Amino acid sequence: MDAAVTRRTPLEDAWTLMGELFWQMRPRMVRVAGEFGLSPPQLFALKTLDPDNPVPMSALATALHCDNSNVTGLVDGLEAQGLVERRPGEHDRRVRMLVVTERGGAVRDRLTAAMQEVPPQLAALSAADQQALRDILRRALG
Amino acid sequence: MDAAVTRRTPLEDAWTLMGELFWQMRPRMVRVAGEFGLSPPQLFALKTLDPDNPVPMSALATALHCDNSNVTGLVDGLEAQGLVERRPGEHDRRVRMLVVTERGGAVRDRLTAAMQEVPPQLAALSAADQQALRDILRRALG
DNA sequence: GGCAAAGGTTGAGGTTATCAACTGTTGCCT
DNA sequence: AGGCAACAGTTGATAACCTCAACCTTTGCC
Repeated sequence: MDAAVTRRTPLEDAWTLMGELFWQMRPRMVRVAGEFGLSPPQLFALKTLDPDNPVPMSALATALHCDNSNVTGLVDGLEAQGLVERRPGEHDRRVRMLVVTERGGAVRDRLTAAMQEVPPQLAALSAADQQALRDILRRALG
Repeated sequence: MDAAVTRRTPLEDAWTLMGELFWQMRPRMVRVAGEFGLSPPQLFALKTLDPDNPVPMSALATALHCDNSNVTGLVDGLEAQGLVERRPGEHDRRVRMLVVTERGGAVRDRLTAAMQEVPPQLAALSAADQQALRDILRRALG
């Protein structure tokens, strides 16, 4: 039984713990999406879009790490709910710029706030730990 | 433009950063699963199972936060590849215990190792930060 | 003008997920 | 003992996501 236990570095431990934390939060994400009448992928799509910066659909596709044809359906859903608009590109008539509507922006704000809500385990940390955690992650992700 | 910027606590910042980190790692998960001939859900299912502790299918369902009928298909796939076996329960003939085969255990080990691989941004942290990160997360998740 | 390449859409095919309905089994309860 | 509600798992219907290949339009280059 010893063979299965490989020595783990502190960082591997940390990474695994973060994985567990996200796994526990997964159902909450699904619930939040449902509360806004969105599927999880639609939620991520809307969250990724920037109301102040319309982008072509292909940009959303790369941001979501998925195929162009996939965002077509995703945007169809968002557009059907009046959260996003397809606007023809100005210089290039091939592209369709994704514009977040006013209502879409409002939903996106509430959405972002809901997703930002911290899991209780982290909230139980001391103030010093909370700050240290942020500082370390900032150093890592810039 | 001020209205959209809500003040964020250090912890919310940290949580958001962790989210970005996981988002960036998502494609890697998909790739890893593919390398083992598994779909992501199958990967998580196999990873969740304990070779030393057979559990009924319903236990896997609750662990995966999904419906019983869903794991039926997942286990079908794993069983077709000889990674998992359905064994009749001893005391209760309704239940089917999920037993990880020898080959399944081997795959699971390699799988776990691959998923444990740390994202480069975290690996770039100082040794002190790495250890502090683990300590804080341990305090949070016990 | 011709043509390769890019942006999006469509359609086919495969997978995941849920729900409702169903079978078989168990255990309680009178 | 018999009856019956509850549980474990499967099946079927349905919907959504995702990818790939094929296609149309537009673009930019030669």
